Amino acid sequence: MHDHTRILKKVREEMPSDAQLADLSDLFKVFGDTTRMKILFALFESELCVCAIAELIAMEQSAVSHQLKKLKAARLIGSRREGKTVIYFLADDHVAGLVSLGFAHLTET
Amino acid sequence: MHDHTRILKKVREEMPSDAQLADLSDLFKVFGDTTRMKILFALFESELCVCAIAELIAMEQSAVSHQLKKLKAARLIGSRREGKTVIYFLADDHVAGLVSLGFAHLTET
DNA sequence: CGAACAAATGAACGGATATTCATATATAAG
DNA sequence: CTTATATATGAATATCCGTTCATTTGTTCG
Repeated sequence: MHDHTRILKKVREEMPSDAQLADLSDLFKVFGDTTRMKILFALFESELCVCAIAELIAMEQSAVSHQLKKLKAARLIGSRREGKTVIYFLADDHVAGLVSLGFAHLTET
Repeated sequence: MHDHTRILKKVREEMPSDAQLADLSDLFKVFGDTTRMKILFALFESELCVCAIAELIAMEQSAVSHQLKKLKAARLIGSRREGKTVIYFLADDHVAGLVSLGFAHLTET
């Protein structure tokens, strides 16, 4: 193996910490699932209760709740209770920004 | 379960196809791994050969090659051969854009 | 309080995936 | 052609993760 110490010195200096890298990949991991992506696109249009999401994506309420929990843990969505139902909604504009950037990458030569 | 047909009508109209949703989540899945994230950050600084990357992130050459293949399949990186070595580099600006947007989301209240 | 509905939770199962090991391919040099 | 170095690849393994099922919690209404 030839020598790379000079090149790698600069690279190492700019490398984020392991914790930051883990946080970042954990965030993207949340986007890396079709069910969660469907939920996000649904919430782009309107805030929705759990059972409406379940009906929309034709999936069990339990599965939806599990995924909503992950989306919320990543602070991509928020929720409020209204009587018996819980309404979920997008947390901020980063979500739409990331998704549309992802789309832009796909629709390229 | 109460009725959601009115709300869901509009949501359904704007929902991307299953294929698009799968492509999009597959793209984000590639970002959702610490090893690949490390490789991307390394390539932000400089194009690098496989063995330099392996040394940098202290991981076997084989593991690095496997991950490089996935990054390339997602068109996030490109490569060229130079003699015995193969040099990898970032494909375009979407990568940096997505990563910095991800970072922006993390560094918020 | 008890029944009915909505949502959350935990355990378990099955499928996906990252790493390792062994090996194959590619290139350069002697 | 043989050896050495760099990279790629396939199979096997171990871990992670999404869904399901069963149950629990929270809320409203009678």
